[in-house]
Amino acid sequence: MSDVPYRFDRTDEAASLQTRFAELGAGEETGLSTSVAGRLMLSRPQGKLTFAELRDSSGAIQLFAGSAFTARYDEFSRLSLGDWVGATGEVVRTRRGELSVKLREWVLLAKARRGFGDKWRGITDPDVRYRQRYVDLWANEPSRRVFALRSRTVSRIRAILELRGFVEVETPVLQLVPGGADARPFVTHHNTLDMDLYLRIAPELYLKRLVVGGMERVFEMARVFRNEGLSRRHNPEFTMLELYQAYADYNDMMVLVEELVSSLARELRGTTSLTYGGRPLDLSPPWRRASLSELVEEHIGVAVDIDTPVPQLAAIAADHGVPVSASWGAGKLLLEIYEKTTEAELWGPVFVCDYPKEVSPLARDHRSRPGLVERFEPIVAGRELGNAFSELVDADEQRARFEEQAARRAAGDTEATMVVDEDYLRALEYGLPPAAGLGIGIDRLVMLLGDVANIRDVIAFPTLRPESGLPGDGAQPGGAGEAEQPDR
RNA sequence: GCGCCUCUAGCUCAAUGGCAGAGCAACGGACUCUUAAUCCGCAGGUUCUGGGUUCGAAUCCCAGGGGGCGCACCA
Repeated sequence: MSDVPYRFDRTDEAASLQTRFAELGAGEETGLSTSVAGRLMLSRPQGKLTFAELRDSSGAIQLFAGSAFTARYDEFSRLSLGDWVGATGEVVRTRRGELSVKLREWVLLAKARRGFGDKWRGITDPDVRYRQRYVDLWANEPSRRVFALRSRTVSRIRAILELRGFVEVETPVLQLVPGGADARPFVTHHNTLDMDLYLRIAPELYLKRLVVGGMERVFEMARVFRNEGLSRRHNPEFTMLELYQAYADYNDMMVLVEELVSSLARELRGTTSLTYGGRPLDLSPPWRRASLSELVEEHIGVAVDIDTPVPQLAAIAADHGVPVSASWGAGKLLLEIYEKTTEAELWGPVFVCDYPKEVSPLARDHRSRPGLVERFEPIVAGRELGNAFSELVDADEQRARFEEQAARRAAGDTEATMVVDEDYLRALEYGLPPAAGLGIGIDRLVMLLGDVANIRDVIAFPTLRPESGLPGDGAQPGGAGEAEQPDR
């Protein structure tokens, strides 16, 4: 049975003491008693005096112990780095000027039985940092900062959206028909119903069902799952903000993105003039708006458009080393040319507008440009931060788009992953008002705000290969085991 | 999935074909104002794993595993 207490009465956090007694002079005592708690980060026993740094989630404060005034002094001076301690004593500032708790009573709250890293250099091995985030968090201040930033980012987004009348909702993670994005889903199985279900790749189609139901402004912070490769910018599960606003179009979404992102920068970083990876980034609105074909033309010096004949587009693709498939129409060719030649060159912020209809099965036709849809992607710090469009509201048109995707899939186009969602079509038949929708990758947004290069640094427990030699390594989960899967 | 790089003490790193080392942490000791305290002492190894070459391998070669970066897929 453990001999550590069940609770501890803390009266103050380290940071609030630091603030409150900032003016206390060196060598002065306050006569005020305080109780603090946290983890011992450094300990400097020096004979009959010991100076230790206690860190809690707010900051750090020194514990000043002495054999003359501290209970169980010898034991205290032998504590290990990493031990959790509850400490009570008088708030003083030492002769050398460090605000301290002059330790009277203390209690061990948890023993750190495993060794700590180098107290100066910390833990830098990325493998340890990601697998044992608890180690990373106590050892590395930047890591603590990033997760605090993530929390504040999500919190501010909620506040901003709620202020604008958006309602937060939750929609199914387990879906019968995975939809709303071009991505391969994870498959799982429901035992009682004896059927496969998919982990959602996007909440989009359910959120729009809610708009059909009369919820005019909805949003969800949705964990989504995509069965794709891992990289510095991709984790198989990630968090997406999706929102839908009735009576709005994609122009309204551009304004919303500008305001949302720039105010987050202002509130969380104090300025809209950031740097990312050492390169300046000015987020103050308005952001440039340019059509996709216009941007491609800027970068390759050749005029292209959705009306450009397919053979000509294929030739341009070939000129730039863009591999193409014979089944592609002008829209897919145009998108591929953009992605391979132009996208990586953009730094932004810029709204890349008016995508080909062929590659946008859920977006509404452009009001004046046949073959295009009213869709944009905000490019910020050289990467796609999100995706938005005026929503396709017509049920018959949506059915045709779904069927075209399904046909391409049947024809062997592995990139067309969308299937016909009959229930969604039925919902549209009840009437979806004009609406615009927006998706923003929260992980990437936090990377942007925190000047972080790797998505694993903004996800507390990123997906990793199994570690060898630990429970779970090679073990099979219980149940029916590997059932036969029909080809998909 | 493919390519390149990488893996040495608890942590951070040396040792480039010839006795596996240092700093920090741990452990023992000294020290009544420290700030990565200082000083003395002591201990610490499947050099990721398995093969191979060699008189001799942390080092060279092959295979496997983890990680990083890039590509592909994608947001």
